[in-house]
Amino acid sequence: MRSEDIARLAGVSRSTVSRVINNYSNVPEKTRAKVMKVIEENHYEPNTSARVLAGKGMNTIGLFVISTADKQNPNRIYQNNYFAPFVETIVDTVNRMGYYVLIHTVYSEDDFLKVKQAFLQKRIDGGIIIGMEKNAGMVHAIAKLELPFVLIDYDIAELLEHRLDKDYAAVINSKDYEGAAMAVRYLIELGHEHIGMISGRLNTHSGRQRYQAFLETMQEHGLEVPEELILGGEFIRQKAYEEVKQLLVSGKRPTALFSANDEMALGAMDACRELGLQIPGDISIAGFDDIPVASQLSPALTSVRLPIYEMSQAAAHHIVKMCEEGSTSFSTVSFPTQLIVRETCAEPK
Amino acid sequence: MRSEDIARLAGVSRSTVSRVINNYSNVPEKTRAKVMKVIEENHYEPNTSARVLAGKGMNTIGLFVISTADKQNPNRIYQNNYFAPFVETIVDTVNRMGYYVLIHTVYSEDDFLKVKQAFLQKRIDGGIIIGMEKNAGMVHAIAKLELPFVLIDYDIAELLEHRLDKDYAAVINSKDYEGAAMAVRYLIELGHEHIGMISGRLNTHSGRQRYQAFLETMQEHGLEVPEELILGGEFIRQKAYEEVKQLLVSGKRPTALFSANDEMALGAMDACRELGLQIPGDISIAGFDDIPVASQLSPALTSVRLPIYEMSQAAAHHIVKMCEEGSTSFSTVSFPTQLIVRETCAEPK
DNA sequence: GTGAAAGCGCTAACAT
DNA sequence: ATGTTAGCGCTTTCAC
Repeated sequence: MRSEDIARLAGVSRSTVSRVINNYSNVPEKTRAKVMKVIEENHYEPNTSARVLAGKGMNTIGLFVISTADKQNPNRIYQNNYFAPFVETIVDTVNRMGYYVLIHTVYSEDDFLKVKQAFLQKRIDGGIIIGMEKNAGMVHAIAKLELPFVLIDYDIAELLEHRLDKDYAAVINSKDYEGAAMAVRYLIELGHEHIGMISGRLNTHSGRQRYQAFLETMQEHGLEVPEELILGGEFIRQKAYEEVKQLLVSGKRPTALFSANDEMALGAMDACRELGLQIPGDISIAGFDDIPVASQLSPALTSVRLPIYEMSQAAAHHIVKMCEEGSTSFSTVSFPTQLIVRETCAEPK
Repeated sequence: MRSEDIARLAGVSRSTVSRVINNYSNVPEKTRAKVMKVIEENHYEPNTSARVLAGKGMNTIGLFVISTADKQNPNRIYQNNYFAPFVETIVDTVNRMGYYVLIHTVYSEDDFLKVKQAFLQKRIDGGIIIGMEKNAGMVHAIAKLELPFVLIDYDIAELLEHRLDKDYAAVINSKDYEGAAMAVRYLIELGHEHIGMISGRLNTHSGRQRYQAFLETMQEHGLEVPEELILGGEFIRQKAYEEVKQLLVSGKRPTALFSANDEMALGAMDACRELGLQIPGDISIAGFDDIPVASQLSPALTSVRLPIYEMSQAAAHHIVKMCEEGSTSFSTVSFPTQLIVRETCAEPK
C-alpha cells in the first residue's frame, strides 16, 4: 500500500496525504480526519526509504560498541558489565524519543569500516560511539563524515589537539580522575602506605585517568609506588587474577589494591581467596564501576560508582538533538562519580 | 557524492557504476578497475534509501526484545542474564553476515506498535523476536505483515492452532521440557521426595515447559506436589527470595527446590542463607539457564544449560536466509539442553 | 559492453 | 485548501 492508494481511497491527492502524515497546519480537520481514517483502516505506514530520499531523516541513531581488546572471548559486550548498561539505557532512551537504534559491535579495524559505511550510506542520522580507544585516525575518519556523533569516554585534549572539536561532535565523560583519587585517598586515610594498582587499558580515556589519578594522588601524599605494584590487567578479570596471584606469591605484598574496574577487583579477590588471604583483614581492595554484583559479594566490594545512566541519557538526548536541530557547537560534559564504601577495605594491620 | 559523480569522474554512465557496485558479470575488468578506483578515492558509498527504493534489500534485521514483565525495573534487558547473551550473539552473527541490526526493546503494547512499524515502513528485511509471551493476537499481527520473522522461545502448538505456521515464519526453541525433567529426575534419584518449584512466568513458552516438566516428572515417579510448594517467582530474583523465605518460615520446608531459572535460584539461596540453612546440607537447589555466575558461586549452582549460542546463531542464519532466498517454508528447531551437576544438590538428610 | 530512460514512493515548491 | 509536478539516488529493462 502506497500513499497514492490512500489518496485514491480518500478521494484526495498524494500531496494531501503527505500533508496529513507530516502534520501540516493547512489541512482542514475534516480532510485530515477523512484521510486518517483511510490510513488507519489500511494500516498504512509511509516507506522510510522514500521519505528519506525525499529529504526526511532516517530517525535512526547508530550505536557502535568498540571492543578491540577481547576479540578472543566469545562472551564479550553484553555480558560485559561495563557496556551492557550503557547499551540498555541508550537503546531505551533513544527508542522513547521515537528513534530507532542501529547497533553494531566492532572487534577489529575491519568492522570499523562498517561504522563509516553506516554513516556514508545514510543508514543513520547520527551515531554514538562507546569504548573507543585513543585513536586520532579513527576519530578523524568519523569527523570527516561531517555527521553528528557523540563519543562516550574519550580524551577531550586529544580531540582538541587534532582540531577535531567539530560542531557536530560531542563527548560525554565521567569524572574518573576524581573518583579514582577519592578511592586512593580513602585507602591512604585508612593508613595504607603500600598500595598497588591493577590498571586497565591505558589507551582508554577512563583507563588512563584512573591510572594517573592513582599515581598523582600517591605522590601528593608522599607515597612511593614501586614498579612491581603496578599491575596490568586490561580490564579483564582473568588477567587481573593471574597478575595479582603472581604478585602475592612473590612476597612483595601491598596492604591494599586499587583496581581500575570491578571485574579485575573480582579477579584480585579470587587470587587472595586462593592464597588464603583475608579481605579486608590481610589486604584491602577497592574497585571501580560499581557493577551490580559488587554489592552482593561477601565481603561487599568498595567501589566508585560510574554515572552510567546519566551519561547514557545525556548521550541519547544530545545526539537526537543534534540530528534534529542540526549541529550546535562542540560540547562536552563530565558527570561526577561517587565512592561507595562497603566492606573490602580496612586499616592495615 | 552520488553515483553520477563517480560516473562523470570515471568517464562512464551511471548504469556502469551501478553494474560495478552490484558485481555484474558483463563489465570488463578494465572498466571495473577504473570505476573502482574512483569509488575508492572518493570513499563513495551508495545511498541505502535509494537502493532500497530501486528494489534492493535494506540488509537490516530487526531484533525485538519483549519484556513486558519488569517494566518497573530500571535495569532490565541487557543486564538480564537471559536476554544479554542472545542479543550479543545475534548482533555479532548478523553483523558478520554483512547485515545491520535494528534493535528495539518492547515494554508495553504501545512499544509493540514500533515493531510493526519497523516492518511496515520497510526499515528491516526481517525480524527476530525474543521474549514474546503467549499472545496469538500479537503474533497474528506480525504474521499479517507477510515478512520473514523468527520467534525465539515460542509455543509451536499455539502457532499451529491459529494457523500461523506461515512460510515466512520460523521458531527456534530449546528443549526446556527435557532439561527440566532431567533436573527433577536428578533430584528424585538423589532421594528427594518433597521437592518444591519456583516457577517463572507461565505464559512464556520456556516458563510453561519447565513447569509442566516438573509436575509431570514428579507425577511419573508417584510423588505428590502440595500446592504450597509451587512458588511463583516470575523469573525475578527478588520475588523468588521473598516467596522462598515465606515458605521456609512457614515450616513447610521441602528438601529440594527446582527453580525455573538461575536468577530465582540465586534468590532462593539468599533466603536460605539468611535463615541459616546449609546448601546442600539442609536443602538442595537446582536452577535453569546456567548463567555465568552459576559456576562461580560457592557452592556452585547445579543448573540446566541453555544452548543460547546455538539458538542465536540458528535464528540469525535463518532470518538472513529467509531475507535473501525469499520464504522457504515454516520451520522449527529445538536445541537440546544439558544438566550441569555442581554443588548445590545432595541427598536429603 | 554500455548508455538512455523509466520508475521505486515520497516530499515540497509551485500553481491555482 | 488542494492538486500538479519535479526531483531525491539508485537499479534495471531496453536499445544499440
